[in-house]
Amino acid sequence: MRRAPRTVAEKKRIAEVVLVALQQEYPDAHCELDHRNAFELLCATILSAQCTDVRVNMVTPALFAAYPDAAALANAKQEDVEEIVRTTGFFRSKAKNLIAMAGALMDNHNGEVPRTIDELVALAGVGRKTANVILGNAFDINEGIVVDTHVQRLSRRFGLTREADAVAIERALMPLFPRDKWALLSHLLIWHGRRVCDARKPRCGECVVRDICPSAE
DNA sequence: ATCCCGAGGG
DNA sequence: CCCTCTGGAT
Repeated sequence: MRRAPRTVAEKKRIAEVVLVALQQEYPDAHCELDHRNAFELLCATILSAQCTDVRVNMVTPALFAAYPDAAALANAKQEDVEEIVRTTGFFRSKAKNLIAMAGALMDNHNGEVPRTIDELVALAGVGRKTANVILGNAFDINEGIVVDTHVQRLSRRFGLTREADAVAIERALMPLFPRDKWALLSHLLIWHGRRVCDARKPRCGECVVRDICPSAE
């Protein structure tokens, strides 16, 4: 096992190698939540909490067919939404949040999805992680870095941070990567986390950055 | 810190 | 069985 990076320069070196290698490995890395617009991405991302994107994609076609926009979703019956999103887990909270979120879009944003962190985070079921997903993927605004379970795990394994808190990890990552790569970075780490750097049993033998990884075996 | 909650893998 | 999956609200 290699020693963990200590200085900022060492961390930047690892960050650069990771970015280059993973871009090479996953040239098609992108958001895997199916959506056609910001509203759909917002709904899908709310549903993605503690749930695989594959499963979210199984329920969103029915959700978007029944409720194509904020106006429709705002007037939905919670029971009906619960039935559609049930298999994503936390279905009562998610259904309630989706309807409340749509109501807020109608009341405060003319039915549109807002484009600032503060306005997004004020919506039901939307935290900083979800807000960053919307800004980065629907609006191409690199205001922050999406720190989900994969980004958190890989950042720590690479030795880029020892923090456990998502916001602290986001602050640690920002100076290590070019701002215009922030959205891409999250997708690369998520793709690599799903395919190789698994939470339980990472497949270091198949990892393209094992040479610079302090956690490689 | 705890709750919300379902599904799939090992 | 236990852990994990693009978390958020209390």
